[in-house]
Amino acid sequence: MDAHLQKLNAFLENLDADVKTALDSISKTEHHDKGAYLLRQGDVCRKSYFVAEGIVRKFYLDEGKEITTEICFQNDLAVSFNSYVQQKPSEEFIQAVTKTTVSVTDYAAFQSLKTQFPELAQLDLLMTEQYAMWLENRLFQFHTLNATQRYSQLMAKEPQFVRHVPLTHIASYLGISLETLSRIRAKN
Amino acid sequence: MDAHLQKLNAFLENLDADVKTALDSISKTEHHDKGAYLLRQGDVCRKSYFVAEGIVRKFYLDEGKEITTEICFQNDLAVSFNSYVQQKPSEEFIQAVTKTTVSVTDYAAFQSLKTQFPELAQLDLLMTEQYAMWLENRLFQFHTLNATQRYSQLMAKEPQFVRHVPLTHIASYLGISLETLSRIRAKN
DNA sequence: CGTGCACTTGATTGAAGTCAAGCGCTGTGG
DNA sequence: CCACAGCGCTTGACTTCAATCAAGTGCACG
Repeated sequence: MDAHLQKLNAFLENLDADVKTALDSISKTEHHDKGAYLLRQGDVCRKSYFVAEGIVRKFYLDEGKEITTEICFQNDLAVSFNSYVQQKPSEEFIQAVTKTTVSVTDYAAFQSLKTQFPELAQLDLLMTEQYAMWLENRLFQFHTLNATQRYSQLMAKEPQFVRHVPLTHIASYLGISLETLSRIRAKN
Repeated sequence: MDAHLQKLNAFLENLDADVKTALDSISKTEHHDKGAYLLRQGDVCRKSYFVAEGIVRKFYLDEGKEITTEICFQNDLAVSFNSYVQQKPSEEFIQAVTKTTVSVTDYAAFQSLKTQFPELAQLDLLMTEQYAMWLENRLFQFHTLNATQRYSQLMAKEPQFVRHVPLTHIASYLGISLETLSRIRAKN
């Protein structure tokens, strides 16, 4: 997992200057207030959001309840994956958890840039692989760990989550109720 | 989901003849008996297994118990994803559930072929995207459905699972105990 | 100062797990 | 050719983890 992320970062750093400037030319910086929506359910995700500063989360609604699927920090990429890939309406919302600065890249522009620069196609694959491995790992955790263990793992691996994100979001991200999470936290 | 799969299939069919023959040249057909292992935990997954006939499953061990992560039928691709992508030892086993015929493609050969044929790089991305969307969907189901609902969905969408795969594997694939699955089935 | 949000605590319920026993095939060796 | 061993599945009794419902606390901010 980490090895692949390092590979990805190394790949990013070693991109030719002209590729980087091309990427810059199709990206722009945006600022969003806490609570602002970068994407709403039903919209097509035509942009990718690279978090430069702040925290962003993805969630969907299940019987009126918000289920947080991912929490993105600095240097994470936030997209509604299946909406972005298929350019069809999103199930998910993307929302700023705090005041945030994101670097926004247009889907269509990126696709066409990929045909010019094969290394961007490689980058796309690397990022998608990374996301798939992250999903596999998350599924593994749901399959094998109980509520307490999932929380402990999160604390161990992503302590910044608990420090900066409301427990409501953490709970739904872990697939447990807010009350249970509160009780788990009380026992330590 | 389906739209993307169609795109993938169309893409496959429209591959140039020379690309197809190149692919063939790095693939070979294998036959495996029921119960045979195509990949064991600890081995590096250096091949992808395209199921031509029969059924194959992926599973890992959690405290000595087998957890089935995926069940592959005809035209599905079976790989231990993170082992294949990172070429590091696999957590998962890949096992023939029935007598099977698989088309086996070498990882390294495929990688080098991608540099010759950009459409294979595209194909790789499309397949990875497909897998990531499948994982997202599975995670979604674990997040929002109870045991009964998960089983019903599987029955609705993948009836061949229940017809051809032992319930033990179905149960662990759905993340429920064999006994609970049996009781769910009794109530219909 | 009070309204609302973030979180806690308590009581109760319910879904699904575990442990245990048993049934009915199938297939194989004596 | 029959017997019994083992696999795949079911059924029952009991337990447990976590959800839900319901109050209540404390703090932030307009």
